[in-house]
Amino acid sequence: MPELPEVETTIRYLTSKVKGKKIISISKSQKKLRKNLNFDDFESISQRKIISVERFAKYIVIRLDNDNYLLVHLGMSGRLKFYLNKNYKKEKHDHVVLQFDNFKIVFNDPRRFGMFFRLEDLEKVKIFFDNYGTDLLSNKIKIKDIYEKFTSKKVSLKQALLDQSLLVGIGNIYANEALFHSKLSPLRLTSSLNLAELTKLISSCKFVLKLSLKNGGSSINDYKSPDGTLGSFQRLFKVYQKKHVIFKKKSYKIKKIVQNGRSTFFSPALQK
DNA sequence: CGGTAGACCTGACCGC
DNA sequence: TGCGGTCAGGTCTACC
Repeated sequence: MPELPEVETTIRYLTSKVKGKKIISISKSQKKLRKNLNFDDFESISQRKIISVERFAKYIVIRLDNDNYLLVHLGMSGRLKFYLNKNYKKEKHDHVVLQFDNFKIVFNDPRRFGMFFRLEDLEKVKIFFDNYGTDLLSNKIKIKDIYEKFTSKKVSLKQALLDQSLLVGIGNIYANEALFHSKLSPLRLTSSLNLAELTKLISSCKFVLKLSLKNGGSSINDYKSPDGTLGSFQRLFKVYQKKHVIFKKKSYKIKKIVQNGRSTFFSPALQK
């Protein structure tokens, strides 16, 4: 589910609800997540105020007033949901509940690929994100550095876009959409790109991410922002799960292949 | 070291 | 109605 636009959408909403608010108590389910809070974490979290909610890679990073951090990753099916106390009734797959004064933030995740854990200071956070690449929504993208990283690898462009140590924020849907927008083939090798092509690819990534953000992310099956609002970017998909694409008033066939276990959709005629 | 299958899970959907 | 197969937005690991 959630790629960068969905994570950003969640964060923007969350910030408006929890910034400056105090966590009264925490509870968690017994079910195993990729990473889950320990009971020892509870005392470092409860009675703490939330200073900020920010994004690092596809993680939601919540800073507390004792410089502890809560890291949340939505995995494939995770959501953070907002409930006024009186509206909450426990649902299947609710795994973590943060209790505030008159509302709750609930981490719900059917497939449990998500993560919810604590890091005890900023240093730990920095170390955790040490290996991540350039954030595509950052204003300080250095094309030359990325070009070096790309050309020193010999993997398909599709795989490279999913590799968060190269570029941060693209997932399977947006990889397909960005490659189509750039008219580059997902099968091309990173080592074959020239600087102009990489520049085009990155600007296409930024374009699809920003467009999606503007539309509140994509709602496929189950993604919703914490208040239940649906995103609408899925209506703008050009190739993902499509059979044909219209380009300059002509229709082109979309081919579906599998690369590294993930579905790739592209137009062999238009993407070279 | 680099690269690639497989693992981790539940649920929705499709064909029989 | 039920059952089996396939597929899904993302990382990790184990192994060559």
